[in-house]
Amino acid sequence: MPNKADNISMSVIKRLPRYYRFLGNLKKNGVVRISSKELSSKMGFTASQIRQDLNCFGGFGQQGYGYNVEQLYNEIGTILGVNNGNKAIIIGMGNLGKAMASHMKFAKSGFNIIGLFDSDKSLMGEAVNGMEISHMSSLGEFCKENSPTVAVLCIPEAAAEDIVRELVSLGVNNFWNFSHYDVAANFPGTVSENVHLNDSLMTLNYQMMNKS
Amino acid sequence: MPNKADNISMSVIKRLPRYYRFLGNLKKNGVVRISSKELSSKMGFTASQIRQDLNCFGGFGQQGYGYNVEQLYNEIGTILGVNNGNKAIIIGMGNLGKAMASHMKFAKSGFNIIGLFDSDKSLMGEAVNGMEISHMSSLGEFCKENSPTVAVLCIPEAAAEDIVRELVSLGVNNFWNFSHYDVAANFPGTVSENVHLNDSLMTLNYQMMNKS
DNA sequence: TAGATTGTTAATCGATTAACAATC
DNA sequence: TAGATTGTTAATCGATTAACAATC
Repeated sequence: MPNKADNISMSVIKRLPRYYRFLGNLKKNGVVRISSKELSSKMGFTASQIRQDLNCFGGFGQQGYGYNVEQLYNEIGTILGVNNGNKAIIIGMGNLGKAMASHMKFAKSGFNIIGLFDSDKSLMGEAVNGMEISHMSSLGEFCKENSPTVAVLCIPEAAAEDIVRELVSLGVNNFWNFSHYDVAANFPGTVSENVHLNDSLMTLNYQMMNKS
Repeated sequence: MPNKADNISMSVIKRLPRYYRFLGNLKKNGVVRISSKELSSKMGFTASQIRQDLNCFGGFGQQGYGYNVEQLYNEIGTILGVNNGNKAIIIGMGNLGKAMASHMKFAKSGFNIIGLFDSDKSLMGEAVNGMEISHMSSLGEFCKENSPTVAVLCIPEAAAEDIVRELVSLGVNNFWNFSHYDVAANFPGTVSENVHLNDSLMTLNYQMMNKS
């Protein structure tokens, strides 16, 4: 339920986590109020853009004063759903899946990891971060009992189509996708956020070759 | 040395790895030629955008025919530097660092991992993907001998400033940065590509809350 | 009140899309 | 040659920045 417009552009939404992070730091440092101008110099966005962005969601500031740091932090947190505790499972417990299970602070972003799955039987019983890895064959039963809504896909592209189809049929419609498989294009109605690490690396390489 | 313009926008550059990937698949499937229109329907970009993008770098196509898949694949590969073999080291061998060292196909994107470093002495001697983890105290000597140009930062934000300063003083000026530390802002002249996994997760959460 | 800073409208800039002449 | 499709210019669309009236 966005406050004002229903159609907030992705450009704005992608900046929200950054605002949230900076405001969290300010709050931690005991800063009580901040103006768009001060935020601007700290974050490298223009003051104008900051006011525009925030106003997509509501008038959080006060003329002549600026923004209350804690209030704004909480508002953005709510917009991003950081307290939603979405039930999530990780599919594919290779190195990447393990890194995600043990390294990522999912809770900070509003997710709760409730299950780890892999098709490799030799991984069964192994625990990562205090949670046992389950076999893919138990996925159906698990979903019926626990109703996860999100899957973190740490699987190769070739395996993705079948797995996503199964997940969707089990009511899992949201994906944090590390594979190159294009979930959104093949399963309309699902939501997915893609992380293409190799693409990011190639972009770095390009920048290295073409730095002024 | 870009062929035509010197100032290619980031929007274009970020699409290049995707072109590269699709063309690689086409090539693998034995497709010899493709028109911007066909590519358009496969990739979800407009044909117009595809022609615009490619023309930033040169006239790779042929009127009335389209593009030669293999030639275009190679051209984009060269633009992205996929054969550069940049010497890279990973700093921070926690779960994320280990996942990167073992899971990522760096070579595919033009990078060669030549060293793994951590400040935790209990990790010394441990090997990941056939390469031993070294202690941070040996970083200086290592860099003098091997001249890496890129560092993959799998370290917490708090440790980043000191480590980046050391790396820069040792001639490492390019960073694939998984921490929230803002390298570019604090070390002008360096190149960095940031991967903010938590930001990506929060964006997923937003999309889940606001799907039409 | 005077000063500061927002919320919001208008102007600018850049990126995407459409159109078409050039040409294989 | 006729048909197809590029390379490129022009038109449109969207996002960012500037300006300022509203107001705390």
